[in-house]
Order: sequence, then structure tokens, then C-alpha cells
Amino acid sequence: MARASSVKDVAARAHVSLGTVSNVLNRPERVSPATRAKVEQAMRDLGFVRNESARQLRAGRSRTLAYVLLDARNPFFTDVAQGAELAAESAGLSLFLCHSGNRPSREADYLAHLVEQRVQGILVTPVDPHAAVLDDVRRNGTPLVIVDRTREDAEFCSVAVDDVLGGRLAVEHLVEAGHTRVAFIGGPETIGQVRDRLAGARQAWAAAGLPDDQLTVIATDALTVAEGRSAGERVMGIGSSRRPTAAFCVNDLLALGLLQQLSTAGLSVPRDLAIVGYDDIEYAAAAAVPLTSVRQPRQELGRRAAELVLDEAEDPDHQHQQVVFTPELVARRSTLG
Amino acid sequence: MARASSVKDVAARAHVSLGTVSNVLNRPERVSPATRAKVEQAMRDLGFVRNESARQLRAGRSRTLAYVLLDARNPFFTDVAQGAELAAESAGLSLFLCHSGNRPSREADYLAHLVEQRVQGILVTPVDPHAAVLDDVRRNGTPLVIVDRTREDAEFCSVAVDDVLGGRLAVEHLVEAGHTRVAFIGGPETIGQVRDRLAGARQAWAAAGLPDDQLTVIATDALTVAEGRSAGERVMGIGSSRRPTAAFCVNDLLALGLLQQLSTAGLSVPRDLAIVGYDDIEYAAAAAVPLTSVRQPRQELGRRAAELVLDEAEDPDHQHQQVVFTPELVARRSTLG
DNA sequence: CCTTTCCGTTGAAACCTTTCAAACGAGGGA
DNA sequence: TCCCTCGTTTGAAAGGTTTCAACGGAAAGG
Repeated sequence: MARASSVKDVAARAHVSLGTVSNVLNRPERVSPATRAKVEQAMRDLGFVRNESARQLRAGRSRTLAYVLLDARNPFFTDVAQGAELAAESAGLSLFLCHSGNRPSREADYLAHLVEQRVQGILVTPVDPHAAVLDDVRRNGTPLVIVDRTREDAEFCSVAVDDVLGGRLAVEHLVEAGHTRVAFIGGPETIGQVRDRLAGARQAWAAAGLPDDQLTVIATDALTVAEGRSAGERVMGIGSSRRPTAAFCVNDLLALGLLQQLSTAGLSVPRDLAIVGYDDIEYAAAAAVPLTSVRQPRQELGRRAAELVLDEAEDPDHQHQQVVFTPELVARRSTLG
Repeated sequence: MARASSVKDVAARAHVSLGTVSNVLNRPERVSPATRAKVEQAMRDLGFVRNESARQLRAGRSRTLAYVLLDARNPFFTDVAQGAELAAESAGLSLFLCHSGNRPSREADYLAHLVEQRVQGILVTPVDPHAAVLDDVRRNGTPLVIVDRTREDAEFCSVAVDDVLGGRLAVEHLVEAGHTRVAFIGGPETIGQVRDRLAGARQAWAAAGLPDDQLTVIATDALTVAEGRSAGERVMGIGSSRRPTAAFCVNDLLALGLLQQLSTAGLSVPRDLAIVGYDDIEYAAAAAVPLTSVRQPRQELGRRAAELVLDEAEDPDHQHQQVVFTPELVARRSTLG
């Protein structure tokens, strides 16, 4: 493969100066049609491709955004990514996705690489929103927005969804349906979302005047289908006089596992146990018994995050904002007889 | 925000030449410990970050791979991505994911951008493996490997899975279980995978000596859960004397939709209808009735693709290879009483 | 016929890093 | 004391693009 051709080669071939080639690329209206045609022909002949590194070096900034996400296999994040992509596209930028897989070291590697690349901005759902790596990015001047997590200090823009409200909506829905013994399934509590949704659940429970000890917390080690199955076994192990009649799962994967475990055991949803999930992933509606779930405006989350990061990149007196979206309950058969 | 500092700034602050700073970065063993310490301190003081664009410009190549995928929400592709990521990581590279969302224009934009960035290599699951954009990339000298699709000409490396075999495995499994009326659910046939899996299904059917007209093709417009539900309605509409006793769905999403439709209608799986899916996505095992499915070595696919693209990038007399992996049937309750 | 204006084009400088031949200085041997 | 060697440091060049002040020429106006 011959060395890729440069503007200089194009200029030589078109018998013009290299400044003119650059003008064809960047300000075509300034170039006479005849010259432009000549240059464009030369580009085609040589298969010229702009060298983005050089362009970036000169311009000082790139034409990309990046989203560093926790888990590409979780539909929640890919939906957020899609929203971000739409916003990026309309700003004429490309969006690269980076998968940290929940590993802080990988996250740090990606962030460092992105900063070195001088991307226009970074969206990140961090493993730990307080990790110092985020501050390092800030110090290097790359705009960064935290997605689906929050930090108390106002050092960064962030977009998140009100998880306390989400928890409240879920439990209010169950209370309205007449349930008086409910299980909260989720964990570990180190995850902010788990804490917040539980807090919301408790608020709703208390507001309904129901006794504390009738809201049972079933702790899980992760938010996965397998953990949902195991939680299902534990629920079924509870003596029937004290067994909850409904469960609120902190995400849909848990809920799907729970549902599977129950139907394996021959129990019926919602008759024997009503279920509310969280996230409203595509597979929630596609489950054997379509799941009631708390929906978050995922695309919107991504779109807004991208807008904020662009604002931070372009507006010299940008103010950091903490955007909080409102979740919404989608009722389906898993709670409606 | 002050302008980001450069090697020159670091050099000035450490009272050394800029060549020395570069040596600290790239060949630390050549620099005396005292000088190195001084330079490193200056870097910390200034918050110096390498400018990757300049580095790349000089070096002529970047330290990234990219995978342009069709649909980030399909777990199949994210698993492939994960495999590719592992390979990239052990080669010291970063992997960026680009989501084409099945849109040729977006795919073309991403490819163009990646070529301009002079990435080391591109993996792509193209909307259309024969599209000219792929040849353009080749012409510009960027290594490119086609993932999960094939092209007859040997212009590119590719990695794929033997879909004919997969189709055969699925139907052989059903035949062994004694089914003599089977539905093939999938479409449109413009998708190579659909054609191949159907071909495999027919092979197995013929090999078992079963009559052609007992393998019913139920065509769908897409490979989605919704289409699976609609296919379910059509299956149930068939008079019971002629109704198939088993269905082979061209992917798991269809199978999940079908399963949901049947259980809504009060039919039982596998008693009333056995189901085989394809892809073995996480949610296949998590379904109310765990799905029998044809598993593809997804991670392996990504890993191998990344290795091939690196070989193409590094080995001057690289030979294009068409790698074909073997699928495997995973039997679960949806076909086992 | 000369001057002004304007459009199109030019060439050099700048962006930041890496590389490499050359310079440097200290220490050891003659 | 001088020379050589070896390990360290230096400075300039290169890589491809963009920008911008300056230039040339032609048309328009006097």
C-alpha cells in the first residue's frame, strides 16, 4: 500500500498551491468553479483522505464525543447512547462508545485515552461518581457530563432520573392495588440507585400508613437475572401467612429472574405475586407475563447529556447543571389481574 | 481554561530541552534518574497530557480499533464487541464502538471518520456486505474485517458462523424429538442469515425424509419481538389438523415474541408448540420457559476478528481469510417436555 | 491610459510530538 | 596533560492541515 496522499500531493497534481486545496476543503465558495473541479478531480484520482490527526492538531479540537458506559449489554445504557447519538449527529459530531464493563481500571484507561485524543466532550456513567479520575479529566479541560449518577458537589454537569420518586411510584401503584405485604428486592446498597429507590418505596409505604415490618427487604448481590431467580426462591420460602403478595424489583433483570423462578415453581403472576420492575427494558414488555415497570426517559437522558457537554465545550461562561428527569410507571399484566 | 500545556512548556519548567521530555515519555531508561524526576515533577505541576493527535501525526498510526455494529441493543453484537475488546486490550489498543443503527448513511459516515482518523483497523458488521463503502476503506489502506457477514470475493477477511449448519442443527433437534410438522419463522429473505438458516432447515428436513409441505415458512418483516407475536397469531390461526407442533425461529427475539403470544393465549410450551430460537441471548435462558436456542461463539467471533485486523495491519504479506465458526445447539425446556 | 477595487490564489507560519544525528561533559587510561 | 569513551542531553527536521497576510491580475471607473 503506497503512502496515503496528502494535500501537497493533491496540489501538485492539480497544479495549484496547497492553500487552494485547503480552501476547496474548507471554504469551497471562495474557490473558482474551474479550480475547484480540477482539485476535486485530483482528489479522486489520488484517493485523498483528510488526515484527521493533522486537522485536529491544527484546529485544537476534534469532531467527536464519547460515551463511556458501564455495560453495553444493558439495554438501558444503549438507549441512553442512542439519545446522545442523535444529539451528536445534529451537531455534526460522531459519537464513540467505550465499554468500561464496570471495571475502574478500564474506565480510567478510556478516559485517559479520550483526553489525550482531545475529544470535544465526554459523557460517562462512572463506576464510582466520586473517583478521582473524573476530576483529572476536568483538570485537563475536557468537558465531562455524568450520566445517570450524581455528585453532591457542583463540579460537573449531570443528568439523572429521580430514583426516589421512581421507588415511590412503584410502591404507590402496589398500595393502590390493595397490597399490604410487599417485598423490595435489590442490592447491594452500595449502588446509589438501590438506596434511592428503597427510600422512595419506604416513603410511599409510610405515606399509606402501612406498618414498617410489612415491607420486607430481600437483598441481592447484583442486579442480574440469576439473582432474581435466587430472590424468587427466598420469597417462596416465606411462610404463606407472612409471604408478600407483591414484589418491587430494583431493575427489570431481577424481575425477569423472579418471574421465571415463580413460573417454574407453578405459581402465577400476578395472582400469587404481583411484580413491578424498573427500567422498562424491551424484554420487560416481551416477558411471558408483560411486566409493569418504571420507565426512565433514557433517550432523553442521553440527548440532554450530549447537549450539556456541547454547551460546556462552546460556551465560555457555562454553568454546571444538575438535570433530574421524572420517571413514569407503565402498568402491565404483572400487576393487573 | 488555560491552553493545555505542551512538551515545550514542560521542558521550560524543568529546564531541559524538549527532546529530553520526549525521552522521558518514550524511552525513560535513557534519561538519568535525576533529570527524569525533574521532568516528571514538571509534568505533574502543569497537568501535562500528551496530545494524541500530534503523536499520531508523527507516528502515522493510532492506537485504536473500532467496531461499527448494526445494533447496540442486540446482545449478539455487544458480546462480539466484548470479545474484540479483550483482543484489543491485550494488544494495548482501545476499542471504540460505533452504532450504525442499520442505516447505511450512518455507517458510511462512521467509516469515513474512522479512515480519516487513521485508526489501526476497523471491524464492521455492514448493513450490506457488498456496499461500495467497504471497498473505499480498503482503497485507503485501512485494514477492515467483516464480522458476521461474508462476501464471496476474497477481498476482505471475514469471520462468520455457519448459518446453514445452525439451521440444520435446530431442525435435526426437532426431528429427533419426533416432530413431523414444523414452522420456520423468519424474514425478510434479503437477510443472508435468514436464507442460510432456512436452507439448513430444509437440508435437515429432507435428510429425515419428511415431505416438503410439512415445513411451513412463516415470513416476518423483521427479526423483532413484535413480529414474533404476530407470527404467533398466524401459527394459532392454522387449523389444528395442519398446525405445526414445533417452530424454529430465526432469532431469539422472534422466539420470545412467539412464546409471549402463546402464553397469552393460554397455550403451553412445549406441549402445544415446541420452540427453537437462535443466538442464545441472555434473555433466552431467562424466559418464562427457558428457550432452546442455537448458540454462536460470539466472543470468539469478536476476538478472532480483532486478531485478523491486527494481522492485516502489521504483517506486510497478510493473506485474507474467511473464518467460519461452528454453532451449537443448547437444549432447554422449550423443546424438552 | 492610469488608478482603484475586488476576487482568486499563494506561501509561510503554526499546531505538538517524535526521532536521530550531533554535541556535550565527565571520567578513565595512556 | 591529552585523548577516548560512554552515557546523557540537545536542536532541528518532519509529519499534514489550517489560517492569514499578502500578492497578482482583471475589470471597472476616472
